[in-house]
Amino acid sequence: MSNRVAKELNLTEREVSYQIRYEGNVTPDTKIKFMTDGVLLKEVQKDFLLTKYSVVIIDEAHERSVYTDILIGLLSRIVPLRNKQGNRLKLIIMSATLRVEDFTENRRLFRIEPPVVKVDSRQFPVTIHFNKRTPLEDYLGEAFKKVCKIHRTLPEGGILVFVTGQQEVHTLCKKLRQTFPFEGKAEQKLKKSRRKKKESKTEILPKINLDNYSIEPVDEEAEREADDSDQEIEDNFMEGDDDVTSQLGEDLQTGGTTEPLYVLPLYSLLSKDKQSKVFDPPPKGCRLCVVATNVAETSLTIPDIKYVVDTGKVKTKFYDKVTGVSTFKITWTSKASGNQRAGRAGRTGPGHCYRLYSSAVYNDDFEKFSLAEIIRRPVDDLVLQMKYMNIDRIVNFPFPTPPDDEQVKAAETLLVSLGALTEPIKSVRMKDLKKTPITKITPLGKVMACFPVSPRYAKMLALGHQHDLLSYVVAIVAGLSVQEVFVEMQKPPDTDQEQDDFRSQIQYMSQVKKLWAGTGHSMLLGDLMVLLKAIGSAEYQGCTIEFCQKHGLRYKAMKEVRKLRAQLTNTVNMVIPDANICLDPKLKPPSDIQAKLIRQIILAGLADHVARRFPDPPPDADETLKKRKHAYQCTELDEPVFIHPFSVLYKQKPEFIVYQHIEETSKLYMKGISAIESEWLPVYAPSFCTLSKPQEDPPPSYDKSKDQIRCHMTSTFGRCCWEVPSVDLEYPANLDKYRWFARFLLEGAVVPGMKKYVTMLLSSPSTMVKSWAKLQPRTEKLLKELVAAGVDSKESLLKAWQKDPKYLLNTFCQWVPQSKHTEIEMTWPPVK
DNA sequence: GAGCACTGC
Repeated sequence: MSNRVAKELNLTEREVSYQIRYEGNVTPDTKIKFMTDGVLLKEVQKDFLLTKYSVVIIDEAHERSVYTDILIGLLSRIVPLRNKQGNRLKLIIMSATLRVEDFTENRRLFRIEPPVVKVDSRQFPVTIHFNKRTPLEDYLGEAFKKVCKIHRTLPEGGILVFVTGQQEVHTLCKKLRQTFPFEGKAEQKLKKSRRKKKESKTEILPKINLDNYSIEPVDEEAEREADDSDQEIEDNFMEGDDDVTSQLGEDLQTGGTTEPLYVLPLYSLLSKDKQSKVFDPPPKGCRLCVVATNVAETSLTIPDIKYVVDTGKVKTKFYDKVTGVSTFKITWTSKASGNQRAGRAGRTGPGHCYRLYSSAVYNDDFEKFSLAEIIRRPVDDLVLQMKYMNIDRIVNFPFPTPPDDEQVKAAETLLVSLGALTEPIKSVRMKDLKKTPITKITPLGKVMACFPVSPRYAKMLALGHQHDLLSYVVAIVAGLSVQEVFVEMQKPPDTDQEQDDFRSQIQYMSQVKKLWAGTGHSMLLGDLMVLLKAIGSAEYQGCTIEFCQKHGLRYKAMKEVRKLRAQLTNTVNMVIPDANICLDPKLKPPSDIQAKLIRQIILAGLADHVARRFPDPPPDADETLKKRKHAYQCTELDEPVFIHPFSVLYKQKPEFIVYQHIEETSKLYMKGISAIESEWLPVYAPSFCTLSKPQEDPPPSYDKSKDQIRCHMTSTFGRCCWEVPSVDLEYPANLDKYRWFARFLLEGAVVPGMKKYVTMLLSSPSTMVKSWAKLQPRTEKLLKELVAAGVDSKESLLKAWQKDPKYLLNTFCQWVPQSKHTEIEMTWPPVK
């Protein structure tokens, strides 16, 4: 875009520039900057009034992406602020006309209705054809029939078919290729045509089989005929013929054309080179037919499409607002998206769109628009970003479409548990009691907000600088943030050879994965270790296509991981002063100890994603117990969940694990598994633990290296109150902690200068922690003074002495005989 | 022993 505009304005790239996440060419001379919504959002965080700009244009606002929505909310406040300053900012929101009311009629957003400028689209007319009836189930079969019919009866022009997923894309491609074989016949024809060319040497080539096409546009009669033939086929199908394909194939081969069809798959996860085939002209004498998912609706535009076949279906990811469990469901699209799909037929000339559903279904069952993204996904990252901008009351923000309270609440709860937000402060004022309590960003939260990843991963990065682990954590987080690093789905095999190849590839992959996982702590890091090794070894080999293919890695994904690793490495170095890491293409695998520490960091980020294995049910168990075989219990869910079979820990089944997410397919499956130890829970997931009282045996102690009072405590974890064994922890902050500190101080464990008086103390230091200690004034006095100055560690004690060198002097004198008082006064404070 | 649409920091 920036290139093209620069050219048309006769300017250079220095003046018309662009900026996206990973790259840009902005210079000090830049006057017009093209950027993504996320980039502008980051700029608002740095300079709220966007003082660098005089005009902001938001394009594609109707797509309602989360960052665009938030930007519009922010800009609705920034524009008046700039006006007040006398430094005007113009805002132009560009949106497909249909949806403009979302912005213009929202009085919370724009107090005064903004003027609307309508611009007609430059589109060729597209004739819409609805099906008379809507197929109940087999929309794929219906799509197949429609493509056959178009190809058989209508003039030349590319066909674009919308289906919902890669499997469907491949299935339909295969069926179409079988029916209109391209190889063989097509090649013969091409040879023939070449021969003809040589023979006649005419300048005008006869178009292949032009006679087979009806040149007239389809009239209603033809349509009715076509529908009738549909009826016939469907009736036959209803009678119990399972294989509609073969029948259709016969029908078509005997009746109509066998003109080859050049069929291409298209979906986002497809490799770049396979995707870009759709942009090349099809071989001579062939009609192009692209079978695509939603990528072809907005992201990619295929040239020369004259016919669109729309199943009307989409596959969408859904989240459970409470549990966070995700599922994929196939539903009707929206009217807006249906029209967008139809529009794809009218880019180079008049076109036709065949909708495989009735107009009644379209009118009654289709929503006007697809739901805005912000109400369909967890918002924890957005809430953190907004709190970072000091927007504390999320509910008051002028969202074009506000996320619902449950989503926001879940996000705040998570962020509080991660330590990114303060515990909610309940207002004491009566009138505020009904309001939701405010949570504010913490210093940790501010660090986390700087990392462009999910808050859980940001927490891992914030902890990773300890023990030289940051390079590993960066690589793992980068890997986790990129979708589908491993090729786990295959297109259905076309031949026996392919089938065998797939099988051996899958076997080889699972061996490699096992090898990558290793043993010991490395193996217990589980799927994340496999990910780390995959990234490490791919980079070591220079991230070649060959290496990726051989090891079942998606090349595009690995490239993305590389870029994200670089970005995270930069950010980490900027945000964490002592980080100082570099992007090492030859990163060595972590040591056993490091792998253990990484597991602990992973737990700290996924404290709410812990699961525990159910005990194996006995042979005579009832149904509910039987369902728990190999199953896990997790904190948020009542139903049993399972380790996904792709996990390296699938067979291992460790007792305690953390998972990245749960997806519901045939079962509730956890993915991205690492094993943890239950003793770690109180340390790395403290907000989910309820601690017991400090145990008497073993007794509390003073840890010199940590300068902490330590004690043993048992605890329970989570909603289901799992018992966690006794572990050594810092003594909880309460009055008893001061008592124990006083005791260790008197025993000479804290400052060496007090050691020599231990034998002459008038009461035993242990009286400090006895319940009857109140009876003695000297214990009471010491305790009071420690509490008053907040002294419960050596560090705080030294500070208190810095302020007041006589601190505790009188009190301590009460513990030792009079004869020593002068000496003590002379050497106070007893630091050495 | 499974089965994932799409995009932005």
